[in-house]
Amino acid sequence: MMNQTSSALQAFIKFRFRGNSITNSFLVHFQLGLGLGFGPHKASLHSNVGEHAPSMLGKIRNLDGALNLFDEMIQRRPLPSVIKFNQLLTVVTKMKHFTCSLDLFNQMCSLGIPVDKYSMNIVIKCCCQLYRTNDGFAVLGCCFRRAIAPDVFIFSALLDGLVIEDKILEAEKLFKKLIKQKLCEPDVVMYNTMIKGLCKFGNNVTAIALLRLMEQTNCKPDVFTYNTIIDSLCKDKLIDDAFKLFKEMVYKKGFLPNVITYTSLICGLCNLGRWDEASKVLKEMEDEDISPNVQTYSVLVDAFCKEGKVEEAEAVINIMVERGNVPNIVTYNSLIDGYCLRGEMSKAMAIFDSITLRGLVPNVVTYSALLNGYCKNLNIERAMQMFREMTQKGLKPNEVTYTTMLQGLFQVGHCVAACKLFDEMHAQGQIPNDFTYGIILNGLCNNHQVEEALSLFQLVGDSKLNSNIVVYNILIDGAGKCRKVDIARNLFHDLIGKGLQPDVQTYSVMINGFCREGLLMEAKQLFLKMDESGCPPDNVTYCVFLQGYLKNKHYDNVEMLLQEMDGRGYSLDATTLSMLLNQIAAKSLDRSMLKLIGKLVPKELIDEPGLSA
DNA sequence: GTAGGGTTAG
Repeated sequence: MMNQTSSALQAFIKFRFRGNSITNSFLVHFQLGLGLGFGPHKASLHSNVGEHAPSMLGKIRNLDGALNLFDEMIQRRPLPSVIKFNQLLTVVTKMKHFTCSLDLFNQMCSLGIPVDKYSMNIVIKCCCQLYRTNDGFAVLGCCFRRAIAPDVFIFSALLDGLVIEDKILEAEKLFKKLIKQKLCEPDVVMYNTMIKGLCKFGNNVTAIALLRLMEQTNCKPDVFTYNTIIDSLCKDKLIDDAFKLFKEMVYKKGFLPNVITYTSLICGLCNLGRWDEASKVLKEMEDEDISPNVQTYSVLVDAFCKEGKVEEAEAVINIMVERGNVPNIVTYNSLIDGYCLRGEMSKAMAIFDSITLRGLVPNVVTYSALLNGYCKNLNIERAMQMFREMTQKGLKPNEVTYTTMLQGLFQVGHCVAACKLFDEMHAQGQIPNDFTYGIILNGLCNNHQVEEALSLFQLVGDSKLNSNIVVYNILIDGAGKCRKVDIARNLFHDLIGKGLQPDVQTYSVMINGFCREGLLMEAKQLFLKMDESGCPPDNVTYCVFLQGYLKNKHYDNVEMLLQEMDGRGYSLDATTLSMLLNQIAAKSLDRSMLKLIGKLVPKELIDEPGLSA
């Protein structure tokens, strides 16, 4: 499996980025593209702003400039028209200074400038972008009071606000209400906003249904509509559905896919390890004269890094730079993560140091990757140092940062520090999710603090966090390891009483617990129950059970279990295999079993010198 | 003459 991925990967990089000839043709292509106007558009866009905006507006370079202009405008008599003010608000909003825009708007109101629906739209948009959609609706109320009829722009901004705040049900309600009560005629942007919301919640089916609905109205879907759904399908690993929609968009509807369409598809394919196809799509987009952008390249960089192919990732970065793209913090974060995952911390730190020299600012993701690297290397002091450094720089650790740090602290047995950090996480208003909760329970169990884990479990009580089978798997395993099989047994009954379904891991840890105490009959009963319950034992279950028999010197059932494993196409793990061989050497098991055992040795183990003897 | 939407990272 690993080799297959690697060779596809190699083919991929060779095909795209090896040898000068290919690279050169790439370059020629790019330079041609520049000449034909396919190059960076940003510079030309900027000068356009100047052409169309009033002279003073065009000179605004930063927030201060905008504020100075505002001050100057409010001195003039007569006051400039609301249009001029709206234009200024737009500039400030585009710079993402939403709070500032709101402030300016308030000043406009107190100066008696007759704000209109354009101003209102900007204000509502600012509220929504600040996660203050409720305030946005309050402004809508002001619209009605001022006899400003809200239009599709205003309602779309509000709908988007609800989507941003994950209030998908409210978004759907608003959308339906607008249509039913004919408050406004939804246009393509509004449909696309609703579709984006549905996709965000993994509701691809409804999103596609809405796309079909659009086809029956005057408001036809556009490339945005298709891109949104294609991206969502890619994210949900429904890549074949994504391609179906892609083909429909191109061949049936005649839309030209753009760099975003292709980036989504390439990302989806990379995430599934389908490198050859990703390579094909990359070639196809270039054949269509669509140049990959920073994001496209970053997808490739990230994919290579996740496969441990950091050198290839660096090669991609070199190519993108040659082709005039500037790698950003996201690109470098992937690279840092790649080195960290390989434990090459000095290289990761070298990249980290180069980031500042390039005028980029490390963010929470950068730091999280590094402290994850240090934690994995069990260098908890350095990890803690990075953690402090990031908070000193005013970066707020997020859920991932805390979880990484917690895992690291538990791994080196610093339970007290871990608990302290957990309290801090709480104090910072970060709510632990399933994953963090699991890390903590597991950390406590692995550090002989099962009682602590159990009291946390009691404390959490009937919350949703405790309705996860993983929680029980951790605790049953933890209790078993501490020789508290009664507690493990109770937990097992508990989860069934709660209506939770034990999974193969639950059974395995419970069987392991029984075997550890020599309760082979109970272990066997549970083992037999697995098939009946539609949860057949896997490789691990068999190995655990076999080890239980061997440790308890019960040799009668070993051969039968081995035969069953053979029948199911399973194989032995290294530990179980060596235990079996030891027992044969000690003549506790008959040599005749060697043939059967030989069939159960996985291929990977045959090449290992230590075991082939 | 002014206002709105889509892609990437742990």
